[in-house]
Amino acid sequence: MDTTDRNAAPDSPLGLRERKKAATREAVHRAALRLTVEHGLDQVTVEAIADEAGVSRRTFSNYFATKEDAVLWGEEQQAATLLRSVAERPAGEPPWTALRAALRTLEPGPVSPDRETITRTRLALRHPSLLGRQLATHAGLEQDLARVLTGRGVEPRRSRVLAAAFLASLRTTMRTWVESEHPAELLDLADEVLRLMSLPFDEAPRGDRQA
Amino acid sequence: MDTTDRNAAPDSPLGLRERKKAATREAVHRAALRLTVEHGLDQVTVEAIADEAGVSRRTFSNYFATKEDAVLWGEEQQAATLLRSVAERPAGEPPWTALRAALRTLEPGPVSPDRETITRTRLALRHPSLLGRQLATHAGLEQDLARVLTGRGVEPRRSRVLAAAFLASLRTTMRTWVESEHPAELLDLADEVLRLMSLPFDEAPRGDRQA
DNA sequence: TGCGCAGTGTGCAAGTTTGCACACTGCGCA
DNA sequence: TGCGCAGTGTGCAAACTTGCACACTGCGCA
Repeated sequence: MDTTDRNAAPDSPLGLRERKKAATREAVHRAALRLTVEHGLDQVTVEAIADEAGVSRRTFSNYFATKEDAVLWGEEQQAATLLRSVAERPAGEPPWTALRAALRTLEPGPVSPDRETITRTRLALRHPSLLGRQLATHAGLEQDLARVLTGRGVEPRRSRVLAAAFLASLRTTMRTWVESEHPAELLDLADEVLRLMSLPFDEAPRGDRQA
Repeated sequence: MDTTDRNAAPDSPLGLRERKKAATREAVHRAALRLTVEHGLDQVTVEAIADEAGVSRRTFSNYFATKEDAVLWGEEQQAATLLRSVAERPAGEPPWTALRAALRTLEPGPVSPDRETITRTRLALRHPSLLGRQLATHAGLEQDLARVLTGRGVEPRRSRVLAAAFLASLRTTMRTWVESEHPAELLDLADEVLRLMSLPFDEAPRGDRQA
């Protein structure tokens, strides 16, 4: 049906069926994001999103329960990807290093972490209903991250602290990014914030608290 | 799924389902044409066409019985469109005028009559199996055209002559076009050929034989 | 000649999308 | 207050696609 190429990379181990499902979900998500940015969440109907995505209203419901779900799907997607990436870091790697490294792997995901993440964040700041969900997702991710770190041998309480610090850094990064309209790479900015977070709080920024 | 827009024109009275079917058929046809041009008909497998079009091998078979069918579908499509256009010309219009006018309506069809028609024609000239089918389609069209003209009140034998002359003109046009690699508009060239066809054969090109 | 193999056509079950019907909600308005 | 109406969620049947199995053909090669 698609008139343009969606083949390109023959590297996918997934079957045609699964690739098309992913593409549909992705298309609906992008349509939701696009229309919400343009008209505001309340002015956008499920039907409009479905039309924009090229699917029926019924199919929209097959993928997402609500508009908010569709808009924020990338959020959960990124969370899941990040979680997986951390879990897949080499076993011996110190936790903070693993977290920073995992962040780098977000790039090639189905959702580009630059334009789209900032769009979602701005939408969340504008729409309370989105913000709540976004924070909830973040909170869930924090729990999961801590669990993963514990699974890697980190002491439980320390895992929670690290996960909290890491996500707090990301929120700080996003806040800075959104406010400054900075053209810098999001991931570079995040790296800098993470570095600052890892320094001793009461000393001049020279030592390294990590590991 | 498709990641690019295939909505654009909301003018379609067709439902989503039919539009997607048409898009799939179109995509398979284009894929077949593209690959055949690139590698030659014999080097192209049904599976490769299906992949290129983004559908399964089974789905290819749901739309076309053979590779040749897929490549030449535009041919039959154009024939059907032309036939419909002639039938829809105003009742009082003289037959030759109606034929010329109908030809003009081919443009907005799903198959652009320029780049794609010439491609098909060249392929047909290169592949005997395609040529046979193309000629068969043409022959069928000639019958149908004559029938339509008769339906418009033209005397049967005259209908057949007119249809034959018209299609002969089109073949001549295509031959000229293909050989000259002419940058002129295909339809303009066709018009000129049709004008020549309508002139008295044994006189200087001044009088007008039509109607 | 016979074997293996790529390509093809087709039946069938399972998965996906569509279209439609119906119920329900929230909101403006008489 | 009650009515109408747009938007939404969901069940269901029909339509479409996929994946797989199986049979068949044509071709190269031992």
